Parts: sequence; C-alpha cells; structure tokens
Amino acid sequence: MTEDRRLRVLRAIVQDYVETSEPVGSKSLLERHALGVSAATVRNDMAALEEEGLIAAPHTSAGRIPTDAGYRVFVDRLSQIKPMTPAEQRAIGHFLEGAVDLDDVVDRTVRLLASLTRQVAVVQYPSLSRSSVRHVELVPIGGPRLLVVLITTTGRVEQRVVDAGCDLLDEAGEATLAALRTELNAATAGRTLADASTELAAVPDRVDPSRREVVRAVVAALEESLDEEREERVVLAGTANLVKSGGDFSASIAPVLEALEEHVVLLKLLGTVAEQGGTLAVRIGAENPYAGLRSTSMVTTGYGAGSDLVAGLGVVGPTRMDYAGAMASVRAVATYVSRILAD
Amino acid sequence: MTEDRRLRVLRAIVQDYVETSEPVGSKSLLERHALGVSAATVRNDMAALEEEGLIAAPHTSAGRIPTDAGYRVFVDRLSQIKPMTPAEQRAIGHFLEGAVDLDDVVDRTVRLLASLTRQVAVVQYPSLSRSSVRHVELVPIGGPRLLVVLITTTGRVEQRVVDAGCDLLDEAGEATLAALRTELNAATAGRTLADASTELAAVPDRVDPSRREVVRAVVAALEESLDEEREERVVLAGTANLVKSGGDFSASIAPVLEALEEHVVLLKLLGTVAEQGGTLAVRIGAENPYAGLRSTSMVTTGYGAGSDLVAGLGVVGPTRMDYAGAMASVRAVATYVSRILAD
DNA sequence: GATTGGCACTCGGGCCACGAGAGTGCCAAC
DNA sequence: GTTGGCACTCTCGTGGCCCGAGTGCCAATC
Repeated sequence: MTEDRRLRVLRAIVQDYVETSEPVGSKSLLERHALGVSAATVRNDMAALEEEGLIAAPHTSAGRIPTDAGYRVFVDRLSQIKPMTPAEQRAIGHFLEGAVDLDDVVDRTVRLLASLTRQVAVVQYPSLSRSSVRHVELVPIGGPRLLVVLITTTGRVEQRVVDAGCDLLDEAGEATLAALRTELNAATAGRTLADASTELAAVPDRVDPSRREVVRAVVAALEESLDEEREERVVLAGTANLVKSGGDFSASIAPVLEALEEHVVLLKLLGTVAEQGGTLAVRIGAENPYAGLRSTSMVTTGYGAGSDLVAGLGVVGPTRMDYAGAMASVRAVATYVSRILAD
Repeated sequence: MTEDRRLRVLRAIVQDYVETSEPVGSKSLLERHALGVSAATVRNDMAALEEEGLIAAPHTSAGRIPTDAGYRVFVDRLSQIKPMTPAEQRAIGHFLEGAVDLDDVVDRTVRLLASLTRQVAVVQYPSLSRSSVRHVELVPIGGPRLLVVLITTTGRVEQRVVDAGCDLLDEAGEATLAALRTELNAATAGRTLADASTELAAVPDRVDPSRREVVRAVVAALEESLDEEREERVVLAGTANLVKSGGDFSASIAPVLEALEEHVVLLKLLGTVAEQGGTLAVRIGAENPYAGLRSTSMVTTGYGAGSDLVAGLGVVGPTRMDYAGAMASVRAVATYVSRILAD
C-alpha cells in the first residue's frame, strides 16, 4: 500500500543522507534503491512526507533532508539494530578484558565506543549512590587529622580528610579508631549508599559521649562522600570525531564542545536512562533539553555489575548519524562492560 | 641602534598578529605603534627579519606573520610575564579554595586555567612516583580476595584486587592481615614511591614462610600500583576554545583534538617540565615532538605540595597565542594550587 | 650609512555575470 | 494511483574584472 511505500522512501532518504551528507533528490534516490516506482511517484511521496514534517528541503530546488521528526520515525519504526558480527564481538571482549582496575575499564570502554561508532563516546563512572559499601577505613595522618576512605562494591574509592579535634596517634586514639572502625563497618558494609547514609546517622548516639565529637566529624565526611551530585563522574573520548564529521552542525561545534565539558549536563542526560529501565534510549536533536546539544543526537543505555544498574553510557553525534550502528555498538559495549564489572 | 629597533618591530608584529590574527603590514603597524620611523624603514626592517627567518609573508603582497622562530625570540627576549592584578589573584585563590578533595582541586584548577587563558588547559594529577606513601591498607572482600589500597601524601588513592590463595576471613586470616599491615606500613610509610618499591621487595623474605605466598601477591599488587606509566592521569578543559580561536591551524583541528586525547602524549610533555626544574617552559609550534601538536604551542610548569614537585600543568593553544598572558596565568595558577596542596 | 618619499608592481578577495546541473511542482495521460 | 514530460528555480562553480593593501627598489636626503 501507498503509506507503506512512503515510509520506505523515508528510510531510503535517511540512509542516503546519513551516508552522503547531501540532500537527496528523487532521481538519485532511485539510483540507489530499488523502489519499483518512478521518480515522479517518489516526488509525490516526498511532497507528502514534507507535508507531515518528516523531511525538509534546505532550498527550493535542492533535495530533501530528514527533520528531527523524520529521524524519530526512522529510529522507532524503520530501522533495526544491526547485530554485531562475531568478529566485532570478539574484538570488544578482547579489548575490554585486559583492564586492570576500574579506571582502566572505564577508559577502555569509552575509547572503544568512540572508535566503534566514530562519534563522541560518554561513559559514566559507576554511580556511588546506586552501589553498595564494601568497606570503610580510617587512617590517622598526623596530628588530629584523619583520612576517611570509603570503598564501594563497584571499586570506587572516595576519601575525605577530617579534623578529629584531638590527637589520634597515641594508644587511646588507636583504640578509639579501632572501635569506630568496627562500628562504622557494621553500620554500613553491604548496604547501598542510601541505606548506609541513614544507618550512619544513628551511630554518633551509640558511642561513648567522650568520643562523640570525633564520630560526628567522621560521619559528616562519609555523608558528604555519599552526596551523589558532587561525586558523579563522566569520561569522554572521540571529540575529534565531532569536527571530522563535517560542518553539519547548525551553529558551529563550539557550543557542543562546551556542553560536553559540562559534565553535570551529561550526567543529567545519562541519569535519565535509569528512569527508562536502563534500556537503549535515543534522543534526537531538539528533543534534547540542553541548548548546546540541540543539533546533536544521543544514544544511551544503562550498564551495571550483573543485573544491577549502576551507570549509563552512550554516544553523542550529529543528528545525521548511523542510528542502527550506534545503537548496536552502545548496546554491545554496555553488555560487555557489565559482564566485566560483575567480576 | 638599528638592531634594537628591528626587535621592536618584531615585537610589534607579534603583538598585532596575536590580536588581529591577520598578517600585519608596514603601514598598519605604524598606525598602532609609535616607532618613530617611516613606513619605508619598517619595510627595510621587515625584509631583514624575513631574511633572518623570524617572520614570513603568506603571499607576495600580504603583510608578515611571525614564524615559530620569531615567536621564540619574542618569548625569550621581548616579552615579560604580565603580573596578575590583585583582583585576578583574589579570584584565583577564591575559586580554588572551595575544593573538597583532590579530584575537586584538579577539576577546579583545569577549568580555571582554561577560562583565564581562553585556551585548552591541561593538568596532570599529582604524580604517584614523585609523592610519598601515606598509608597502605588491606581489606578482605570475601573469599580469598583482598583489596590492597595505597594512599599517597598528595591524596591519591590506588587500589588493586589480589587473590591471596587462601581464605582470609577467619581468625588466622585476620591475624595474618594485621601482621602484614604493620609490616607493609613500616616498610613504606613516609617513603617516596620509588624508595618504597625497593623496600617492598625485601618484605616477603622477612615473613613466616607459610604466609609468603600471600605476601608475594600483595607486594606484586603494590608494585603494580607504583608503576608510574600506567597510573599517570591528566585532565583537560576548554577544548571549545580551540575551535573558537579560529581556523589558524595549518591542518584542521581534528589532529590536535586527537593528540589531546592521547593522554600519554600530554604526560610525556608535562613530564619534561621536571627536567627543567619545574619552571615555566614554552614549546612553540614545530619545536613540539608530536606531529599532532606541531601547529600549537604549549606553556607548562610544574607544581607540587610545598617545595616538592609532583606534577605539571599548562595550556595548549595556537602558536598565535598571548604568551605573556598565558605564562602569567599558568605560573599564578601553579603557585596557588601548590599552596592548596601543601595543606 | 641609515632613513625617507616616491613609484611601479603584485596578488588576494570581493563582485558580477553566466551556464550547467540537479531538483522541483504540476499537469495531462495512462 | 502512477507516470512521463516540461517549465521553472535554485545553488554552485567559473572566469573576468577591479580595488586596495602591501611590497621592493631607487634616488634623494639627513
């Protein structure tokens, strides 16, 4: 039926435009796709698609390019995620396998994603608040100062220096610390950070009043570490791909680069993947709430150790992007990195 | 004397070119600088400077632009570092003061430097091998696995998971760990990482043979943490400034962005500041050993807690750069961050 | 010997006209 | 609903042209 062919035309337009980055006309479309109809018919379809707001013509007598809405339809209804070839899968696994620690995993992941998709890759560090406490350690570092170290199940380490208000290097100080260490670990170990935070609040009341001051300071430091906003981190790679992809950003790429440096923005965007259950999400052009990224699209998903969702990752590129490929790469990389983190 | 005026002409050319980013001719030079001579004289001087290879003309009948060698002379002999105004100094101090931990210090530093200079800023994390061990901690994390945590005087924390080969959660395991903890800290605390590394080598031989296997694994993990190459880190900010600074990169900016993402390269370059005693260093255009950065200049210096040099920081920008300003900002920021780290 | 005014020359960039090519919209016929 | 045809509209690349900024050189001057 005719509605059906119209969508096939849209798909062909998107595919051609993504590949050539030039407006595609009815004739050149027929040369590359066997649609079984004449150029005139295609023109009629194009007129209809333009009417629906799915494609647009930059100038009166140029070809058409997809609008954001057009890409949306393409992504939702017309494309399917390209499966990765076994060779690609092996390559991904191989590349990520060699990582020695969490930093290395994240670093390799982001580089891998950038090179697979030829876009800018973004990887969020495993979120503190969505992981659990593995261990809390207290280290006296001279005078009244104390280093509070928090280690999570995802391997992240947070640290704060606190002023305990009294000398801790003597016998009594050591004993205080040992007791406190036990107390803190009992209260927090194995709990999610949010739970741990509430447990911690009760700790100062349980200890000997003479030590209460020290404990308060330590607990405050830990709670600060648990403050999600402050300590979320993202890493990116492949920014050079942005400028290589050609000047198809409505403005220049400067605002995009600026937006990418605002890690807070990226975190917000990656954070929303959680709301969507961590599945693959695509945000196209002006769907994006941040002005600097209005001319870009993002493909994101969640990942985590085992089945727990701990963070997001994805790619950012021009709206003229190979969505099928990007979605495949993002999903595959998320799967692999989750597997690695599960260890 | 005439040689003297020739250099004044060079200085004027550099200043004008940096400001306008257009080749400067004899006449427009006179409009902006009171040189006390006629245009013809300036032309003669320019011809001489061109002969010496300090300036060049992009086309037969265009103005002149400085060569790398010209900038070199300018930096070495013709410019002086702009002192920071008290207001700027206060702003720097104020901005850095609020940092809560090392990550935050580095993050603020790099952003500050980028916004002060309007260039790409690069900050190396305090180097592991040039700092000292504050504390070593062992945390059993279930089964035979053990988390080895290394904390340095500059606040960095490194961690490795090791397989101890036997269960550590029972009584005997705890005792083993306690003894080992004491042993390791005695061997390393307060030492530079390099020293600590040699001390560590002797530890396995000193302990009870039954525990030797565990100790070996732990020591190996620590030594891996001390491996300088692997764990050096840099952070950058202001990449958008690159594209904003206009198209004065001989190639496009893509290779520059690529080079900047190769952190290893940046680390190498920042590493050389140590050889120069940590003082301000300027690397201009083709003086740069890395192809991707041939069209850029770097201004770098060392910084550290107190008088110890622990890392480098600097800016990367087009050779057409405000060297005096960049040098001032880099030096000032290094001074302030060193002061902060000294706490 | 350095400096200067004058002058002829060069070259890049902006401007305009022009033609080619790609693409469109519409209409009448199938 | 589809098709072929046709007139029309743009963009883009090309070539010619002129203008202005800038140079190099020379002879005169300090």
